[in-house]
Amino acid sequence: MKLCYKIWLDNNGKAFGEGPYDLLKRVDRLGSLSKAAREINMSYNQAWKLINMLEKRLGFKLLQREVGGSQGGGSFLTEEARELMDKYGKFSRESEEALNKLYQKYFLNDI
Amino acid sequence: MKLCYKIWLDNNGKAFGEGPYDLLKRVDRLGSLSKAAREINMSYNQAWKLINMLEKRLGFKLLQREVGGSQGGGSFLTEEARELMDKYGKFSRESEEALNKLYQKYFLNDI
DNA sequence: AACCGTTATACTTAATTAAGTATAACGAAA
DNA sequence: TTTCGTTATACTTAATTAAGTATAACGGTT
Repeated sequence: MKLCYKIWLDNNGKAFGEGPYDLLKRVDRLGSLSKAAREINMSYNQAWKLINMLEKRLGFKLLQREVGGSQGGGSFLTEEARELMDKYGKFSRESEEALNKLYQKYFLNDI
Repeated sequence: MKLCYKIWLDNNGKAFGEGPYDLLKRVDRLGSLSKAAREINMSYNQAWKLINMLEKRLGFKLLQREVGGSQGGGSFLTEEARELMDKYGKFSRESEEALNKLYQKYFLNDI
């Protein structure tokens, strides 16, 4: 038996969560949404749709896009994306700690 | 923007969570799975499949069933179901508190 | 001008999950 | 023995979600 959970921010649908957080981390490192998607075996199409949906729900841009050029272009985090990720990262980490602590408290002896 | 989350126990698939907890609470009050299901606009079929799945994954019975008789029969919580629900209820309540506190800490000023 | 790896977007298909339908056994009570 | 409201279970259908396919614009570099 194990504990499972999903936590997300919602605004007329999922607006941010662990998946997007991870994806954007990779975009930041790689400078490209398509590279980031590829790294986790997600199609670019899927990643693009995800980011677009989130931006609509959040009401601000997560990525600054550049199209064309010798490297084809790229995507980079906006300042607002960084702020959100910073908050969400801390929130997520502390949430995990809290839930695991409670799980141990109540389900220590296997059920 | 609001916080959303789902928390569940897993053992080769979802083995217990908020939905089953609520359903079993009603079974306890009504003495019938079909009545409990009806109360939350869930088909009996659906409720039955749910409970059966949970029992398989948990490895013990949640309901003691009685078939036939003037009232048709009924379902009643097993002792193990009561113990699990007691633990889960407290765990769930404290988890909610903890998560809401963390959400306020990080996302107080609307994003 | 041709190439290349991006972003952008519509459209289709598959997979998974949820919901519904249909039957039947049970057993006390009338 | 008929009725009634349960539990039990297989089978089908619908709905939702996820995944895939196809096409095009962009703009440095060669």
